[in-house]
Amino acid sequence: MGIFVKEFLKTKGFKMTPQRELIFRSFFEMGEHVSVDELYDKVRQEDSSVGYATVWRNLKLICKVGLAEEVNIGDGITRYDRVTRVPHGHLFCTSCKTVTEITVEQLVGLLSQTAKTRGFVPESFKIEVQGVCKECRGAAGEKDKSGASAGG
Amino acid sequence: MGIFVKEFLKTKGFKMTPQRELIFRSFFEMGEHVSVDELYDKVRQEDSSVGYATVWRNLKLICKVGLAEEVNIGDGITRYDRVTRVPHGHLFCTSCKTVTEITVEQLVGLLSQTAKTRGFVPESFKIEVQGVCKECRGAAGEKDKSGASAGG
DNA sequence: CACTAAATGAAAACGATTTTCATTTTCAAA
DNA sequence: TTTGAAAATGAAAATCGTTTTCATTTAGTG
Ligand SMILES: [Mn+2]
Ligand SMILES: [Mn+2]
Ligand SMILES: [Zn+2]
Ligand SMILES: [Zn+2]
Repeated sequence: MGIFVKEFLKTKGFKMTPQRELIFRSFFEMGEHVSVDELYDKVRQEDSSVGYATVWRNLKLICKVGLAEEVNIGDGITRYDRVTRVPHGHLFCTSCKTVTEITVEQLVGLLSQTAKTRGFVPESFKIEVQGVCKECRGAAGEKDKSGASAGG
Repeated sequence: MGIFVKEFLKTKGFKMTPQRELIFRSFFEMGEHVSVDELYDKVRQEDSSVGYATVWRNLKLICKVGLAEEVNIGDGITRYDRVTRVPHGHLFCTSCKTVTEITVEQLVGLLSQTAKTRGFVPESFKIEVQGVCKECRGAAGEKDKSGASAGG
């Protein structure tokens, strides 16, 4: 992905720097839902002279060129998620804070319909479910088998 | 809604105060997607002695007791949306910042299926579409009929 | 090499949110 | 009605993720 990103950015009018290359590479190595701080830490493992602002600015750049999107899981920290070929949604476990990705192709189709009906041109979708994951349900079940306040 | 809220809160162990009543009433009079500042302004029109922290704390309380949810439209300001009987989604116009509500009952059904397949128990849903609304499309068309960079 | 625009790093600024704390108020029990 | 503990309030300050500033360095072009 090295040379590709460089050429890609050049066509968009951005310069390539060692810091930028490191930051881009680190970001895509980290997988999903990366925060600035996490990326900063990772980057500094390879080059401890890179500044926080630079990491932040390049994360914004990654979004600007369409390679990532901001994700908010409700903890006040913006995370950055690589843009996947097909859109995906998220299951947020409110207990263990785990984020699971789900496919949403059918959903997006329906949403696009709804949007178009209103003359609205969709650009991106955010489909998220808050709830309790399998593991946490099991754990909670140990001490809350009564099932009292389970219903919505 | 006056006495109802009072009794409702009492059962939850909260006390009623004039400020609280005013804040709750104002919130539900304001409709959708209310920010702290907007609610603060509205409240102060009736009682200019109410503090910002009180408005903020009560907005959180409204959420805690399940009458509202936080909504983030991407401008860095948390907004609060009354919880509707049936879940609804949003169309966010990135141009004029307008938020339009859409019904998502079918979507939620599908999402619940997906979640259950993974042993995930859904509690709430966030379904949002970013894009350009009908009005803004028309306006943009006036000065950008070339259609150059329209595609994604 | 020389030049210009872009990028960087450290620090400060920003601003929405949250907490602190002294004081006031609610509400249930006496 | 009086009383006291717990909760709520208001002003101010603290917090903290985000963003900007600015002096300096660097990339890319010719
Ligand atoms: Mn994701
Ligand atoms: Mn809404
Ligand atoms: Zn979990
Ligand atoms: Zn619009």
